[in-house]
Amino acid sequence: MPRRKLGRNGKPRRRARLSDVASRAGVSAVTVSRALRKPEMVSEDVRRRIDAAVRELGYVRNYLASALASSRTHLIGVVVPSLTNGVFVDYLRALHDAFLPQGFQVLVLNSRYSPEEEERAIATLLGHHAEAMIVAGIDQTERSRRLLEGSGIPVVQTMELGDRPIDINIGLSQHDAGFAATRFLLDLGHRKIAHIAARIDFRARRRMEGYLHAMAAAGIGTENLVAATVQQSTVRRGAQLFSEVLEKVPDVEAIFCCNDDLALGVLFECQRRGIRVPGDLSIVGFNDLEYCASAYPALTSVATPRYDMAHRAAEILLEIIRGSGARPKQTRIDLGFEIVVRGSTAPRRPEPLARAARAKRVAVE
Amino acid sequence: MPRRKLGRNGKPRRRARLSDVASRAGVSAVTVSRALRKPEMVSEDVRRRIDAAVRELGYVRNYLASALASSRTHLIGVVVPSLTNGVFVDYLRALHDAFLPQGFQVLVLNSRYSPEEEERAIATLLGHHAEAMIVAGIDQTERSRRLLEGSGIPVVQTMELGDRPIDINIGLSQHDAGFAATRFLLDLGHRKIAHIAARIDFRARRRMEGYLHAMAAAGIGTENLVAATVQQSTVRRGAQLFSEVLEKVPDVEAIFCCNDDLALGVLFECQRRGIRVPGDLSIVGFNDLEYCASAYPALTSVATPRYDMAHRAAEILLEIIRGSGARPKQTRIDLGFEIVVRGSTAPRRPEPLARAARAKRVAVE
DNA sequence: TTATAGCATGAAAGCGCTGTCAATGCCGCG
DNA sequence: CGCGGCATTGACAGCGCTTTCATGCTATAA
Repeated sequence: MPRRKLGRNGKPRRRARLSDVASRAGVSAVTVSRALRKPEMVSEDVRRRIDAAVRELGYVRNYLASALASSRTHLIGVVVPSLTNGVFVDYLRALHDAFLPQGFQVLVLNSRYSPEEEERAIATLLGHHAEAMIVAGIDQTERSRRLLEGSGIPVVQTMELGDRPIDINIGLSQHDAGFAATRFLLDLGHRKIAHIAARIDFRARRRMEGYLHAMAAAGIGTENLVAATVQQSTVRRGAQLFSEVLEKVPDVEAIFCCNDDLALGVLFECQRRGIRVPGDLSIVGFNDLEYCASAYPALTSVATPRYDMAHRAAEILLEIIRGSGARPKQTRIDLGFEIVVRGSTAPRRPEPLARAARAKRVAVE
Repeated sequence: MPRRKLGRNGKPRRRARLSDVASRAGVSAVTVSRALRKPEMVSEDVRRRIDAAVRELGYVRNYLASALASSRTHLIGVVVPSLTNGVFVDYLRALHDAFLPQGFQVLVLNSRYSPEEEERAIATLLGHHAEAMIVAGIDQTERSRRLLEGSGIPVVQTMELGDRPIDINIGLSQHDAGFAATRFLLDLGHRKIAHIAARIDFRARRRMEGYLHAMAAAGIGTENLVAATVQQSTVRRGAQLFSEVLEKVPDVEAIFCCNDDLALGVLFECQRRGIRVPGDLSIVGFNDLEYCASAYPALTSVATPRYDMAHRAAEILLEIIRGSGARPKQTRIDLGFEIVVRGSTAPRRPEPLARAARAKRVAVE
């Protein structure tokens, strides 16, 4: 027996339901239901009366009951590892752009980069009977995989490409992107190329592997050139990690940052220490967030197709949900990446000037 | 009749339900339901059998049916105007921190600064029978207000304080914050203080009013000192708006930015043009996002208690939902703000040096 | 042994909606 | 005048779960 809810004023109150609207409008409940879902199926007159009753009673449809009865929830389940990360802003925007106009709600849960939380989030979304799922990355736990596979709904894994997709997989090779960024700096003539990373999740790790492979392929050791932390990635952390590298390798020539926040931190730290960018140090970020183009100097970054990725996922899912349920012909889509070259990178200078400057230590405020 | 769902392999499939688990475990459905919700109410032996059956069948509880039957959804409805905005990152984190451990799910919908979308979002969340609502700001549409008031659930309006709260209101005076930021610059001796704003929502508008009042109170005209746009707020936009101001008022001494992104854009534009900060221009941002402290020079900003605000809201709501439903004694809470002074602001210099530098125009690539 | 809790379990009803199918009324046409 | 067909509306069952109340069982006391 549902407990009687009490209103703000303490009087027992009850939400209006379909039958309340029905009796007020002088029709049956089914007709109200129809009027709300397919207005063209009821007569002009009845529709007007129902609309009025709905307004007067402040009726709000009970999606729970509706979903239970129709086994259609119009819910799309989305799990992202972070809301902080600028990357997911475009990603979520794309999903909203694609799903909302089609009458679907996008339900976003945050796993905070924890596979266990992701598992819980997936279970929750399936429990709410999402009609499709979009998860970030390819590193779900075994139970997560089982749940998704057993759910019978279409699933898209994004951000990264894997060998063993659960269902549909749209992304790019994080390893190759890290490799290419490093290769780009190598091609500029740099040798002492550092890498910094924070909150090392699976994708960051693979970018780092790309860096390591590129360096190894070029025959360059990376000792002392890598600084990483599991802590959250912030602008401040970028400055800190870069400082760590400088401590050990004062003559570092270039740096590939795991993401743009870190790159921005490095840029600020350079300004603080009087290290010229790109004169003394070339900086490459990752993701190409909005501010990269506006920084001074503008930051070179690896652009990832995060809007397209999500939009493509949405299109495919809509096709499956609304179409006959036919599987798409292609279930593994590589969207690639692009290095956007800007002012923060330049060819290695034969005779580095003012290298001494970087020894100068300026207090951070 | 629910359509038969087809599995990936094309075979008809059906999700396991309570009764499936029950028959597999050799008990009744009620017992399974109890075992899942209050394990201590069933015997050790039965619990084990049920757990096994759940695992074998990959059973996931149907929250829809569960919520419908119990009229408890454990859902907290949250509407924010933006996910892009760094402000809401801390805000949402606070909500998750508070609600998740208590067994509640936080359902976040984005209104994209549109009152109409907010209205839709509120209706959606109420339709899903959220047990409490948290909305940003005090400028809901009339229908939104009616829906919330008629819902019978506790509602918190955050971010800003109003005269006519729907229910509970936790925030700060945006007007006063804008006033104080401007007053701060005035006290440093500046007169030509500009203000830039983007995506002018209600709160940004009131910050601007605070600025205008402070300037008027100081007897300073603001003609040509304000640049604003309804477009989205970005770092680039900050640079653009600042450039507009410079065009008309080359000898501007200080600038109060509607948010930190714009402030960062101004800082970069200054670097680009060779305008010294704070030597030639003092900059004040708003919100005190993480990067403010790490920029060079570090940005002075108005810190808003966004984590506390949300956390406080969550505490109060949990009290109401789980406690007897008693209303809190205080329903209007002012959390204030704080000006965090850093390197981007300095007293006005008697004889401005190198003022000419700002005329120098450097292409933004 | 019988009465009396007290615990573990089950049966039945119903949460608010929608799918299905039947019923009704109205029109035009033969 | 009667019939088929269309448009509109309603009755009924049931989605999968929880709540309530009833029941059987064991342990303890009389």
